[in-house]
Order: sequence, then C-alpha cells, then structure tokens
Amino acid sequence: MATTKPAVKSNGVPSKREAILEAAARVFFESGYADASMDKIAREAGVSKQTVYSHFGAKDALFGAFIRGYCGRLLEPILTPGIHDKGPGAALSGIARRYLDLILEPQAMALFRTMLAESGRFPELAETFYRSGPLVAIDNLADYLEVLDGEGVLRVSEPRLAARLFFGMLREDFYFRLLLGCGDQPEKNEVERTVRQAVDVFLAAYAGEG
Amino acid sequence: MATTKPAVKSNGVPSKREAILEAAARVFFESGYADASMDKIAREAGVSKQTVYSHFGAKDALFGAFIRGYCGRLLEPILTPGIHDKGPGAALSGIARRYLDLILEPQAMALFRTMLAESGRFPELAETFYRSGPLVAIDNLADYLEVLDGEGVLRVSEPRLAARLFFGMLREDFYFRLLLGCGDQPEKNEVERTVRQAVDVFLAAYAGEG
DNA sequence: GTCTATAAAAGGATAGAC
DNA sequence: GTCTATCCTTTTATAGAC
Repeated sequence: MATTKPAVKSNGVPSKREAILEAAARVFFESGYADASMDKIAREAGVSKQTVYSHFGAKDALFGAFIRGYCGRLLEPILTPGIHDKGPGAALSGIARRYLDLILEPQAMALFRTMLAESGRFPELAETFYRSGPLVAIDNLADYLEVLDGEGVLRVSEPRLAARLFFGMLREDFYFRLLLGCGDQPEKNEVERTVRQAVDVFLAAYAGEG
Repeated sequence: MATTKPAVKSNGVPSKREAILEAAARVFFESGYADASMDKIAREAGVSKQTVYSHFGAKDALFGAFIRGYCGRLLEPILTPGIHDKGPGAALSGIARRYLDLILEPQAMALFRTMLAESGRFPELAETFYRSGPLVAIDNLADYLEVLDGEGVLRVSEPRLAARLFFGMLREDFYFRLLLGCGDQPEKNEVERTVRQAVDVFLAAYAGEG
C-alpha cells in the first residue's frame, strides 16, 4: 500500500500539490524569487492562496521544494556513457556540445540566475545546486581524463583542475553575456567554433610533452 | 565660474548628494537592489528620505547613478602598460594575476552579482557594465595577442576568441562557486596554481604549430 | 482540504511646513 | 534644500466558514 500521496491521480488529473509545484516553477523561472508573489502562484495554479500555504507553509519552503525538485534532473544528458571509445577528440567534443546545450538552455539559465541572486538568502540551497550541477560535470570529466592519462593517450597530472579549465573555456564570456542579458542565444556555428577551439587547445596542451 | 556643484565643499565636508551616493553604494553592495530600501539609504546617509528623492527622483535612478559611477573605475589595474616587454609567459601571468585579483575582490563580486540579478530590470545598465568591464579586458588582451602573432612569437589566428578562452580558463569554476556563496576566498597559492596552469595550457596550444 | 476575507507590515513615493 | 508626517500599493501570512 502506498503511504505517500501520488502526484497524479488515477484519473490523470494532477493533485493540487503538484499543480502548485508546477505553477511555482513557471513563476520562479519567469520572475525569480523576490518578484514572484504567492498570489501569482496561487492564481496560476488555479487554487486559493491559503491552499498554497497549507501545503508548503511559507514562500521560502516552496522555493526550496522547487529547487530540490529540479536539481536532480539537470545533468542527465551529460553523463551519457559509451562515448569514451571514439578517441579523445570526438569524446571531448561530444561532452562539450552537450554541456553547452545544457547550460545555454533558457530554463537552465533562468534557474542559475535565480540561484545567484538568492544565494545570500539560501546558502544551503546554493550549495545543493552547486553539488548536483556543476560539480557533477567536473567530477565526471575528471574521471574520464584520469582514464586517458592512465592509458597514456593524454598526459594530465591534475585532472580536476584540467576539467575545470576545460568547462571554463567553453563558457568563455558568452555565458556571462547571456546571463547579463546582452546578446541573443548563440548560433549553432558559434557554439561549434567554440567547441572546436576549446578542444584543440586542450588536446594541444595535454598531448604528451606536458 | 563653476556651473556644476562640487562633490566636497571647501571645508572638507561632503555634500549631501555625495553622502547619499556613498550610502547608496554601501547599501547596494550589501543588499543588492531589491532588498535595499530608500529608508535605509537615507538613514545611512544621515538625511531624510525626501532629500534622497529631491536629488535622485526615484530608486532606479539612484541605482543607475551608482552603477555608472563605479563602472569606469573597475578596470584600471588591468590596463597597466609596459608589461609587454617581458616575454609572453611573464606578460600573460601578470595579466592573469591582475585579472583574478580584480574579479575576486568582494566588492567587485557583489557588484557583479547585483548586476546579474537585476539585468532583467535594467538591460541598458547591464550592457553598460559589460562594455566597461569584461569587454575592455578582452579587447585589451586580444590586441596584445595580435601583436604577438604579428611578431611570430605565438600563432593566434582568432585573437578575440583566444582571449575569451583565456579569461574563461582563469575563472574556471572557482568564480561560480564564490558567486554562489559556496567556499571562501581562494588562498594565494590556489590562484597561483590556476594562473600557471592556464598560462601553460595557453602557451602550449598557441605555440607555433597551430 | 479548500475557499473568501482580512490582518499586518514593509517600502516607494509625496505633501506641506520651514 | 531639507525635514516630518503621511499616503498608497504590494505582499506575506492568517482567521474562520464550509
């Protein structure tokens, strides 16, 4: 027997709790934390404000539930296995492309912007976010670099630092410009150009003589 | 005869306008835009709220005056001339160290965090900030790389992209972690390690065969 | 559990005296 | 120009009926 309440009832209609969470996600994505009002979330969810409060107690708790719900789902596309048998150039390019696709996605950017803005108010949430997002990507690439180093394909003495430099190159300043709202989403060939250059730099630097 | 009002009177006491601007800077640095109240700024400046309004009209105008006043002063330390005759390794290391010292400074980070949070509300200010901050650093380094390419010291076919990758490597993910409030200011030797690694990677990649 | 109605507080902006 | 006192809107949170 199920002791936890299902998010969606057997008739396919989402429960109120689920409707509130989805509405909260929409509003927080669009307005951030400070500018999101509980009134708006309630209206968007089609429930009264009091219903929101009886489910989540307070605005910060609702925000926490929203963040925790999203953190886990973010990185799946990067961690695709099976790419490691194509040679380092193709593998790194693939990782790079998926990484950029992920962080440049408007929703992911909105989430990151909100987390930055509210990191002072929610230090624990910011850390949760960092650990389940950027840190996982770094660890994953560092593991792969260590394998390459072991096989003698590359020579990487500090895999974690190298991974951080690699992702830093990929973000270059394009990511900042987008976070600041200057400039539009990149063209596909701009992304490709950055990926190629970053991979070239990386491979040249860690080729064998280092 | 002076037509503009001096910021500091002849007796050394700052004018009210100046006092308000300084108080605004303190409060905006500490609280960002949304959480800074005009009451607090007035109290901090030692004037009444109405005085703040008669000088600046509205909160957003005061914020604009604050941002514009700070943007210009940020980058001076990076643009030090005369470093270019030490060879590329030493020159790049110097640029890198000054860049990191600048962007890791708590005040600069607070300013950047605030600009990110409010970029939606103030798109023009965000662009002003970007142009007088990050963009200047990139242009400056790109110019230098172009010189090195012309002299045959390095082989850099796309100097602007290379400059962006270089600064991206320097920020690696440390900068994000600090923006998010996870982790403390870096130790001096951590900075030095990142600088060395980034410069090594860069020089190896753009040495001569590229 | 859910709704309507209301309290309570904060904060941006203004009126009017001096 | 500057101050004190006040207005008005927004918004979080709660009371009480059903």
